[in-house]
Amino acid sequence: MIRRVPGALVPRDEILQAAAELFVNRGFAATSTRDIAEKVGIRQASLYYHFEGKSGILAELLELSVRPSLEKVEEIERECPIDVPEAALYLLALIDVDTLATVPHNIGRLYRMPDVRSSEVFEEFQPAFRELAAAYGRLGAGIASNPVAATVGVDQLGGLLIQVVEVVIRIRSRCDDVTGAHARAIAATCLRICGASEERIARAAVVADELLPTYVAAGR
Amino acid sequence: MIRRVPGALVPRDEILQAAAELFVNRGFAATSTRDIAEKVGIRQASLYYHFEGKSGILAELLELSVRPSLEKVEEIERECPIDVPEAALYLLALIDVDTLATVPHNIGRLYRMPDVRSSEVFEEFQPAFRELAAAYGRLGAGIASNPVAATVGVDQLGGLLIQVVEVVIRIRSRCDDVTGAHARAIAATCLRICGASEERIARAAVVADELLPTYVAAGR
DNA sequence: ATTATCTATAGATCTATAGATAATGC
DNA sequence: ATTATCTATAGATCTATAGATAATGC
Repeated sequence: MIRRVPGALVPRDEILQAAAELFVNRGFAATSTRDIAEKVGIRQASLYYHFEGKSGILAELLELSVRPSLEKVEEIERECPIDVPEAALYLLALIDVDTLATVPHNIGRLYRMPDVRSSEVFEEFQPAFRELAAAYGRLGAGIASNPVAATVGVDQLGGLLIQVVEVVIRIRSRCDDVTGAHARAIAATCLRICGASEERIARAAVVADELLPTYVAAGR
Repeated sequence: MIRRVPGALVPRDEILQAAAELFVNRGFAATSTRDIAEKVGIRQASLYYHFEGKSGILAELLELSVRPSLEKVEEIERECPIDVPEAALYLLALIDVDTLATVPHNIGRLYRMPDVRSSEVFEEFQPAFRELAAAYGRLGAGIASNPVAATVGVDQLGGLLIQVVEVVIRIRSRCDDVTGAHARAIAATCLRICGASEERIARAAVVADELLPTYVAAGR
């Protein structure tokens, strides 16, 4: 077995990195397995030792962009102090922003791409995406003010909140670094959309900021 | 020559429509010339009688999504009353929103797609896009308040304003109809970004609304 | 003669599999 | 024996061109 330079990636991860960059910058359908292999510095056929093919690589990348957030949702809903329900949504937003901000090559962009959306692989992930959206809807509905609850349904609210969180994808696309300030602004926006008062938002921010390290540290 | 049903499209336009839908919904690279031909109901090779190939079709679609706005910019800059400079930007935004809202199958989405952006055809259109962005920058800078002018450059302002106008693409993607209210909200947002007072915005809206029919009627 | 289609196909990919090779670890 | 690569290639597209065909307009 070849001894690896400490910072270097295992081949499997090198392939994921290369594919992520090509898929995001040139498109999934426009990227051939040969392109990926060339970037990694191996032969096209060698990819098939590590993955089931192009779709297999895409599947892994999609997984990478939702699994972390999804895993933590349950945890958050269980552990968040019941007297500050806003904190749960705020926290979920922070964590999700962190996931999308640190995931390699902004792969959150993948699920806006039509060639990805119409692939078979994507369908496998629909349930995961829906579950995440549902969690946002649930948490949002739990704190929604009367006027908000009266005008927007749980599903719609979930979709809206996820959209806001995904603004981080656009921020990254513009080559900006995603800062803690960005993350908090997005989280606060989520609460405002639910009709939370500025007072409650401030309280949620304090509670969530305290809890955040537990989740984010575990995730890196 | 076959007599055409009055509402029917000439074959060339049928191809454009079919390609637009496929490119936008499945992606450019993921759509084959055979897919397009099948949708139209002709043989794959017959496309080449009307177009220079897949890239030729893409070129035409890109053209369709910028030419109308671009043609009118000059006109606007020339004819807009000099005592209400805000009206020019407001009007350009209204017209551009209208173009993007009425163009077939939301083809404005094309230039967010990485496979399109990295195609050779796209490079041909970069100058046109830049020119439009420059016009936004020019008009915006012309009315920018001091704090705005001090913090954001002409180019950046142009980019920002175009981004806001392109929100209409997302609105259409969500299957919403684009209303006049949408258009005016977007145009007003553009002026606010430049630091215009609400009073001036209201004035610009009146002037621009009056001028609009001249431009839009000509374009349909 | 012109216009608009068609069939047939060359040539270039592109994905995925089969089987060889070489290095490591036991 | 296992792991990770390689070469070679089958089979499936996919784009684009050549040349045939048929209908219309003069």
